[in-house]
Amino acid sequence: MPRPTLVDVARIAGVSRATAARVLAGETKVDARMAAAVERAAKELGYEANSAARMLRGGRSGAIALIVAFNELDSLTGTFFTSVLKGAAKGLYTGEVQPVLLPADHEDGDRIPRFLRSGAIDGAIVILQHEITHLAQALADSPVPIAWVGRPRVALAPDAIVIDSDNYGGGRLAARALVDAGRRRLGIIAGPSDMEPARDRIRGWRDELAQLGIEDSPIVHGEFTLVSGSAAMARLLKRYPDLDGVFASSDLMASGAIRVLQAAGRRVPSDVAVIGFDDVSIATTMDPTLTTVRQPLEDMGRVAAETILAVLQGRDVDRQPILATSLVQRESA
Amino acid sequence: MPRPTLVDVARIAGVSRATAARVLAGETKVDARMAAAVERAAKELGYEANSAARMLRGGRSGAIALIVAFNELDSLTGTFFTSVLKGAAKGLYTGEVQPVLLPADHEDGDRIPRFLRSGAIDGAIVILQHEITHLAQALADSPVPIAWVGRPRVALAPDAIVIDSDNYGGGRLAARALVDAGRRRLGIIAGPSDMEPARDRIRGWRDELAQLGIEDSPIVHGEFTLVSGSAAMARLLKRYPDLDGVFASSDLMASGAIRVLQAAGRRVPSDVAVIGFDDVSIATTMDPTLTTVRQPLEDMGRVAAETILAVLQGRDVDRQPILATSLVQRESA
DNA sequence: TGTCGATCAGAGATCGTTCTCTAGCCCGGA
DNA sequence: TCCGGGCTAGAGAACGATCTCTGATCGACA
Repeated sequence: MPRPTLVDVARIAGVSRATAARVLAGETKVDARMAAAVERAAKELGYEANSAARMLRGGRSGAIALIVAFNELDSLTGTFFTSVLKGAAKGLYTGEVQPVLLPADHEDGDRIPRFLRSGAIDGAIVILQHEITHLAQALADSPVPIAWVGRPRVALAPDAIVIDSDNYGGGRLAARALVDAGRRRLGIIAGPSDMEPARDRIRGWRDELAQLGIEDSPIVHGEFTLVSGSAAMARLLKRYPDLDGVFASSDLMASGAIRVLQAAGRRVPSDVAVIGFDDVSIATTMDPTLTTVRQPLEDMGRVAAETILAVLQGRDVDRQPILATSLVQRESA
Repeated sequence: MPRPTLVDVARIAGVSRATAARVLAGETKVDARMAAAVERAAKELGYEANSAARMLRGGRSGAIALIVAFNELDSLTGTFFTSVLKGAAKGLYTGEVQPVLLPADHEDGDRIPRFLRSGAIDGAIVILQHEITHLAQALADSPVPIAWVGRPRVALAPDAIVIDSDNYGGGRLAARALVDAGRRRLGIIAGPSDMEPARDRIRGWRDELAQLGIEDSPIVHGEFTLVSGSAAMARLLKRYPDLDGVFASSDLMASGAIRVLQAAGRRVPSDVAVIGFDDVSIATTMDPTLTTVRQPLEDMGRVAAETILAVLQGRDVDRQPILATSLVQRESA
C-alpha cells in the first residue's frame, strides 16, 4: 500500500489540500471543526509529509553533513571524533535537522563537492584532524555554509564559521600546573606541526614557561596517537634523561608516553609528572589516571551545530567562538 | 546566483530537457553532437541534479539510516560501534547511498518512526548493543527494510535481515584455546543476559568445555564495559582464587579483568591466561597484548550495507549471513 | 436592507527531474 | 517514387507539498 499523501488526508477530512496543509503547518486561522477533522485523518492514516516534496518546494533539505575522515574514526582517536560527532548530531537534532555522515577520505574524491552541489544538504560540519588538501579547496568553493571544528590551516574567509577550543590557553594551563607542582625540567610532546591547534598549544606552553622564567624546554613531535606518543617519549627521554615533567598534547600520546616512562623505570608522577590534553575516556581508565587539559569536545560539536543552524536562519551569532579549556586534576601530575 | 537546473543545461546545449536528461542518465541512443553539447553545458555550469526533485519523481531517496545509541557511542565501547559504522558507511557509499546518522536514544522517542515514514530514507541499519524497547516495536512496523547488526531479542519476521558473527563458534574457540594451553580451572565473564550474542558466546563456551570433559565452570556477568569487567573479575577471583584461565566476552571487560588480576598479584598469562572477544584496537595496546576472538566488525557493517542494498534492488541474497569469528593469538593466553 | 470590508477556504501554479507518449524523420523495400 | 517501419527528439504529465491569488461568505455599519 502506498504512503498516504496530503491529498488522502484532505479527502478523508473532507477539505481541500490547501486547508489540510494549513492545519498541519500549525496555522491558526482555520475553522476548528475542519482542523480537528484534518488532525484526525492525519493520525488515522499515519500521515507524515514527504520530505522530498517539501524539500523541492521549500528549497531546504533539512539535512546537514558531518564530514569526518573515516580512517581516523575507528582507531582510539575515535573517542575524540565520536564525542564531537555526538555533540553535533544532538545539536542538529534539536534543530530538527538530520545529520548525514560523509567520509572525507573516500576514494571518490569528487563525491563530496558533488554532494554539496546537489542541494541534498543545507550545510556541513567538518571534523578533521589532518588536512585533506583536495577537500579544502572544494569546501572553500562550497555553495552551502561550512562550520569547521578546530581551525584548519587553509585560508578561510573572514566570516567563516570556526568552532575552536582555547588551545593556546590550554598550553599555558599545562605549563603552569607542572611548574606549580615544583617541576622545572620540562619537555613537551607536541602534535603534528601541520595542525593549527597543535601549534597553538606549543605557543601557550612556551609563553607561560617564559613568563615563569623557564626559557627553553625540549620539544618532540608525535601524531596524536598512542604509538607515536611512545616513540616521542623514547626520543625525549634519550636526549633529556633527567626530565621531571612532560606535557603530551593529546591523551593518547600521554598514555604511550607513560608506558615508556614506566618501562624505563620512572615512576609517574613521583619521578616524572605527565599532563595530557583532550580528556577523552581513556584518561580515567589509565593507571595512574591522567591529569589533563580538558577540551569540551561534545560542547564543540553542539556549538558547531547551533552556529550553523543560526547562520542558515539568518540569525546573528558569533561565527568564531572559542570554548574554554580547563585543567582536570587526576593522578599523573 | 541560483543553482543551475536541467532546463539551464538544456537551453545552453540547445536541446530539450528530455534529451539533456537522457544524456546525463547515460543513455546511448542520443545523437553524438547533442550529447557532447549537453556534457559541455553541464560541466560549464557545474550542474548537479537536484536530489529532492529526483527523489520526488523516483520514489527513492538514496539515503539509508544508521541507527545507533549515542550514549554508547563515545565511551570506549565506541570502538565497537565506530568500526561497524565505518564499514556500513563505506558499503553504502559504494552503492551511491548516503548514510544518515540517527540517535536511537534521543529524547524525542517518536522521531525515528516518523522519520522512517517520511520517505526520507529507503532503509535502516540498526547497530545497537542493548535493546531499546520502544524502538523495537517502531522498527518492526517500519515501512522500509531494516538490517540488524547483531541479532536482537525481539521476535523478527522470518525474512528479516540480520547480520551476525558466529558468537557461538567464538565461544568454542575461546574454550578450546584455553584448554589447549593447558588450563583447566576456567571461568567466564559473560555479557548481559538480555543480549542474544552474549548468550550465544556462553553456549559455545559451555558446549566446547563439556566436549573437552570440563563439566562446570563458574560464570559471572558484566556489561561489556571496562569497569564492569573489573568488578566481575573481582567477584570471580573471590569465589575461585585458584583460577588459571578466564574468557572475558568483550575486550574491554578483558582489559578490566587483567588489571584486577595484576593488582591481585597474578601474572598474565603465566598465572592466569585471559582471552577477550571483539578484537577492538585496545587489544593491541594493552600490556600484555590481548589474545582474543576476533569479530570482523567492519565487515559486518559492510555486509549489512550490501545486504540491504541488494534487498532494495530486489536481488536475491542471504538475508541472515553469519560471519566467521577467529582466534587472534597475542600475549595474554 | 444594501454595501463594503475582512477573513478564510479552495483552485492553481510551482519546485526540478524523470518517464511516457507522440510526432517527425530517415532509410529501405516494393 | 511512394509507403511503411524503426528510431530518436521533444512535448507533456507526474511526483507531493507549499504558497499565492482569487472568490465566497459572513458580519458590521450606514
